[in-house]
Amino acid sequence: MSKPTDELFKNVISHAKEYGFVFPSSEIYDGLSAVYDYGQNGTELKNNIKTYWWKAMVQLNENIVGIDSAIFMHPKIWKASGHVDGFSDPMIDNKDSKKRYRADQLLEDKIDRYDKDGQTDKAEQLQIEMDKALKNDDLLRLKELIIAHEIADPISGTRNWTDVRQFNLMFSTQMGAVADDADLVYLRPETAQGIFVNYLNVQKSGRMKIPFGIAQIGKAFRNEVIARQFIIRMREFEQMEMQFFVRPGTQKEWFEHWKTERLKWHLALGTGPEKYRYHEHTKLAHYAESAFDIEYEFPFGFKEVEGIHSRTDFDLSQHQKFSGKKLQYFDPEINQNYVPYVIETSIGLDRMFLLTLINAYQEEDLSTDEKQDSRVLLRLHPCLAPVKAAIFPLTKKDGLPEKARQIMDKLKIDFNLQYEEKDAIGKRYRRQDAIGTPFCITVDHQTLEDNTVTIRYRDTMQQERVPADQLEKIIGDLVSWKNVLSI
RNA sequence: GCGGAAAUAGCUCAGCUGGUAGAGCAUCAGUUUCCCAAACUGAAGGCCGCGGGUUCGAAUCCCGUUUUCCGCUCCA
Repeated sequence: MSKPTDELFKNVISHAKEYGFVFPSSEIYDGLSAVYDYGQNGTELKNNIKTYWWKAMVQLNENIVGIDSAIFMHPKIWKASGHVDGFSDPMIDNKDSKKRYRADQLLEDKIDRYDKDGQTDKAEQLQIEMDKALKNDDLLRLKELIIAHEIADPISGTRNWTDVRQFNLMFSTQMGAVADDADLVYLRPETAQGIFVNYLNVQKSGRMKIPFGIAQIGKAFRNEVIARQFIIRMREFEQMEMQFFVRPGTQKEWFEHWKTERLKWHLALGTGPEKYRYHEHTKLAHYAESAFDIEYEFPFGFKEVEGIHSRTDFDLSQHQKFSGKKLQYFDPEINQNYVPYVIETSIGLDRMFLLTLINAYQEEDLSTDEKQDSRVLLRLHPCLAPVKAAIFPLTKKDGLPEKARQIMDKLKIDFNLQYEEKDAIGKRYRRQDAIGTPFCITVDHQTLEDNTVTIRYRDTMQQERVPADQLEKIIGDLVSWKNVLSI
């Protein structure tokens, strides 16, 4: 625990790779920037986190249902949502000050200055030229204009500019055989819009009454300018989102409701509350009325894990406008039609995964006076552990493996288990510690006599002898979702 | 995208001023012990990130490139 934090983070990344949690994508081809793959244990852990969220949101709330919308969506959706216009700015960097500017804003500033200096001709002409270049997406021309009009960086005062580049956060591709502008589709940069455009479908087919929510887990894609810090910011990532539709005027109380509910969900896993905090946005996004982040203290500082946003009726209204379809709700209680307001909870699955891994990772010193000893373990909540239990025959002979297999075969229908007979028993325990297996079951000679086994607990390293018949119940209780969902 | 650093076995790293790759742990096969790792025997594993250059000869020097990390920047 006293280790320097960046060393801890490094160790977690190494551990994640060594034990099959996370691999760099396309590694044998040198990797692909900011893209990662989940390995055999990582996938199990990630699936368990998804299950925990899905149960907490969809299964336990009668007024929340889940959907799975397509990654490809009608291009107009991103116009309506504001993603297309908000993210196609021509940017230029000054090489000396290392500052980045919007090329069109630099030119606008220059036009203003021309105007002030009474050079209205020049101002007008530049305005026309700029508009033309912007309209044609002529980035080269924009740079020419900046050079020709001798625009200098206000900070460094130099005119040492890079080329003008278009920064569009959305990945695009062509749909259909003909590469035509009309066939341009985007990979969704957020899953939320898939919920908004299905709002009416779900409301009608599910006979949902406001307030109600729609949940979704799915991939989203953002062409980040720079993506770093392992899986904190990836170009392809997974979100777990819920949009909660409420009557206008009640959004404040629902916002508070979900703010507390969501933090409870995090804390139920046993993470220390001091590791979490709320962070209020002061600079709000175009759609938001108010926004809070739930932040977790990573080794490199507090980072957003989940956002709770009050999105007003912005999205539904926009889609109503762009699609021409009414997206309203008739509220029989007040006898009124309205576009619902929306409270969004949006959690980054990959960040949640990393949080879980970092929080669980522990290097423990077990040294005694006689012997130096230590172990690395993942103190994962049993509900989330990739492998629920491991089964070991104490030795490879005397029929112990056969007996262990028998027990294993019965249990593996309900639980993800591992069987191991290689190496000394202590070594096998330690191997399971490293992937966070909460329980190890050992079959020994006594098992053959009275059908009891020992169960060894990861966190305490204590053992207990129990009848083999009861294993299903014992493990079942320990890994039950009740342990986190009924808090 | 800019600046800095790095890249050698699955992991952590060594490899001096250029002379055809090494350790510990991990892995695999076997032996021994049997309830908490590092015991014994053996094995496997590396285009020294990739490409080019200098040289009789490059992991080592130079250039480019990719990836990662740290700052700045970006994150609707």
